[in-house]
Amino acid sequence: MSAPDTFREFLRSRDLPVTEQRMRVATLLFSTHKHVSVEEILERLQADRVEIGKATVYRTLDLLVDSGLVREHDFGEGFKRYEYLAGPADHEHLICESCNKLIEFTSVEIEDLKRELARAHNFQPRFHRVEVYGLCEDCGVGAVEQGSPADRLPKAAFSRGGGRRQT
Amino acid sequence: MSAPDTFREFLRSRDLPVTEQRMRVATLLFSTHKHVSVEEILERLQADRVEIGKATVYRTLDLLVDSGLVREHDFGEGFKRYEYLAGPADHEHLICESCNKLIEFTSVEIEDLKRELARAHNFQPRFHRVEVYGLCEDCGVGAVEQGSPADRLPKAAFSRGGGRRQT
DNA sequence: GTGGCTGCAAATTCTTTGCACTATG
DNA sequence: CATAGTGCAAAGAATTTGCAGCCAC
Repeated sequence: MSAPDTFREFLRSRDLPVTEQRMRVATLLFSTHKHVSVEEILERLQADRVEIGKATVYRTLDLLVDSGLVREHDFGEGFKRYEYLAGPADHEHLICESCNKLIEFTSVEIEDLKRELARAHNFQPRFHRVEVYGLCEDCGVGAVEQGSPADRLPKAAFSRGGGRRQT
Repeated sequence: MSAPDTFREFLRSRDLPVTEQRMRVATLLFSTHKHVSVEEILERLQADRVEIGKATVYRTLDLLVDSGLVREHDFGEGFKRYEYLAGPADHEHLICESCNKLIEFTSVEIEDLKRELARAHNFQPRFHRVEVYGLCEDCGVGAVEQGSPADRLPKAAFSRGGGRRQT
């Protein structure tokens, strides 16, 4: 079943109306695997001449997260980002604390772990979030040897988290 | 080395003064493995007659997170919680979407995974966060058979995230 | 037709910032 | 003693809420 259909079915299962705005936010997310912010969703939809308000975007995102089709993330920017999850065994994130680059990876271990948890704690997993923070290959200590050191950050053992709130 | 000492060393490595307030916030966190909010930190310190302002708590928490001794969490309450991390291979969280219970677990798989990532992506992990959302044994579908069903939530296939903001 | 949704703007809440004063090294 | 930290209160920002009109069912 396609993602929009799954969302429609979710809404029906809750006796909630399938509205134009809800489907617009949903299909926008389903059409990309990027991590989009509320502001970006609003801009893109309004660029497409869709009449929609910020409150509706927030309200729809709550529903999408509840449906399990979308995952919420806080990458420390001061606002949340949302991303479409194609399946339960989707990707995870590596976040570089120096340049804020995002690397995605998949891991079978995580699914094994969830099975194991279900058994050991009698827990029914619905979705998860795995985030690893550290230094990417361009910013790590090994990087200096193969590039010009000057264009990089100090890469101290304790590097400042970078990019926290744009003010 | 004790946690307070590690924090002192961290401050010195950055040429930052070791102040009374900073050490108070730090030792409060080090003395418990609970997930505390800024408000709670403030209340507990002020109950102990410590003169400290909210801004200083926020500023100190940033330092503690940077030092790697403390981890920040967003459990969807509308504010952040902070927790002391005794070692790099610390615990992870299961979060029940129905009753908001928090279950902690440890996993060797996670450490294996981090090693594997370091190799595959040339990434230097510093800390991580693993959160699994779902239904705990008291709220899951199997629970009905062994307890009085009336005191529990509807446990629909799609349960509402519960406890999002207290307003 | 009706109950729930929508958009707008105001309200709320967490977090950050500016500044005069104080304390650390 | 100089530099950086602190507390307070005000500012800043993301998210939520109230309500009149509108739309899915």
